[in-house]
Amino acid sequence: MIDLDLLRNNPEEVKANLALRGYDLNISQWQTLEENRKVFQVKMENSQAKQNKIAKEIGLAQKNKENIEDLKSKATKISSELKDAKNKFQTNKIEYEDFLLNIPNLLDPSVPLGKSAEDNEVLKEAGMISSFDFTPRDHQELGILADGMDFEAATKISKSRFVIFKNSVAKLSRALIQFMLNTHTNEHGYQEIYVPYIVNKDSLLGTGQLPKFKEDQFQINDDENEMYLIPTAEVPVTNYHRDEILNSKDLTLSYVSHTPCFRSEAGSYGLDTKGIIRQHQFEKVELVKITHPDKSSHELEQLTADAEKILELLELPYRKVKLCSGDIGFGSSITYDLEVWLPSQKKYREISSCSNYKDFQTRRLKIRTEEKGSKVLCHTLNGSGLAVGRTMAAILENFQEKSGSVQIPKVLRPYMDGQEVL
RNA sequence: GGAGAGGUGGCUGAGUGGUUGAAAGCGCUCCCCUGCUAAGGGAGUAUGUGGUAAUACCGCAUCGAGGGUUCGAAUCCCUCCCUCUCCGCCA
Repeated sequence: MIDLDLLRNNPEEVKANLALRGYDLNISQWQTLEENRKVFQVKMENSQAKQNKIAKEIGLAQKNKENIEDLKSKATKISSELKDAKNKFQTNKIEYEDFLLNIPNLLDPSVPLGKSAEDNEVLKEAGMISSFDFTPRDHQELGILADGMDFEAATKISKSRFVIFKNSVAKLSRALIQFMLNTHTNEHGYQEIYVPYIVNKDSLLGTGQLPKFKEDQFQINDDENEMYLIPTAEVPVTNYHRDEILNSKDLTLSYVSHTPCFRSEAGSYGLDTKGIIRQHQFEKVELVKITHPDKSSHELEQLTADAEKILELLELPYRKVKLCSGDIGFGSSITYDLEVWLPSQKKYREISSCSNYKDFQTRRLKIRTEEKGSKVLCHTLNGSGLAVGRTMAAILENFQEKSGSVQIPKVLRPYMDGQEVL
């Protein structure tokens, strides 16, 4: 959530910043909501104060054996006034909060201007794009050829956009997860963490998936609680420290977590219908950092480099782009995407999105740290390190041979019991 | 899932309708005393939020969460969550 003081004192500045990402902040609507809030809140609190006072008077009078009937009838009137004031305040508050919760994060000044993914700034291209003396197959074909993927059976037992991995492909998925976790814990200093895959509403509200992206979530059928399957490990991991004041000595906290991710992806039908690029369920190794505001810019560079390292070790060709103002996510202030080369599409495709949320999430989550006796909001960052399904697709496509077999990257072979070819 | 007991400030722990935002103790901070140490004396010590330029002052909220009863709820009623003990079931 956005800084309320800034919105109150400097709405024009906020509006200008949000306009860059195509969000039109309605200042007059905001000001009306804010004025109403103030009026209703003051009214309600004054009313409450009156009631508290007279309730005490009644208590005293009763103790002194005085007649309390007059006071009581007065109190009844105040009580109903208060009820009325509370209702008005509550009604306004729902609208007020809804307005605030749907405002995206402010952009970092370094974010390039642009309308769509085409305007993203390419910062780096790394690795050799392999040239084939045959027409390269896509990963779906390769997976099926290796008797490693079954799309039809997955659709039978579930529905479309699910997949079954078998044999060496299933093993490769497991090897990738293991390799990524080991690299981040052993080489990059992350703490491994295993978390729930089903979370409550507050958690999704905290990281920003709710209320705006409810359609993208899988909600669990639970009468008592509003529960959801996680769309990313970012949700449970970041929420781990919700409502905490962290010791500055312990910052930066760096977590790595492997989880499946569940996305309903409403509205994306027609996109990537073939293959495993866009599934309702996929594996991901996620990096999450919680840090002091002064350190978050540096930590974003670090986190991105840690994710890049995986691509380098796997020898996959990729590029690093900085998302432009029109393409960046709702809660992010600055995002680097890592995109891997997919020969079948002759395109770079997103495989990791590394973002600095700054205090956007921690304001909702109430994650703070002490600084010279006062409390400051921490900054949160996250990025995939990496999306396992897409990594696998990239491996299949980039390291395929004319026969349809696939060379397994050297760093993975120890995790594949020495297997070299798929 | 069944039965029972509980959820109060940084911690321990009192408090079953009315100056209780909350006794007492511990811890912590400051001051005094003391040659040093130990001990002792005194004062202070939750968070959020609103009115505000304000870390001044005042108000409001918060005793697991949400409703309800009442002029008034930590205290009574309902629902839910969580913890502990026993039983059942399981991985």
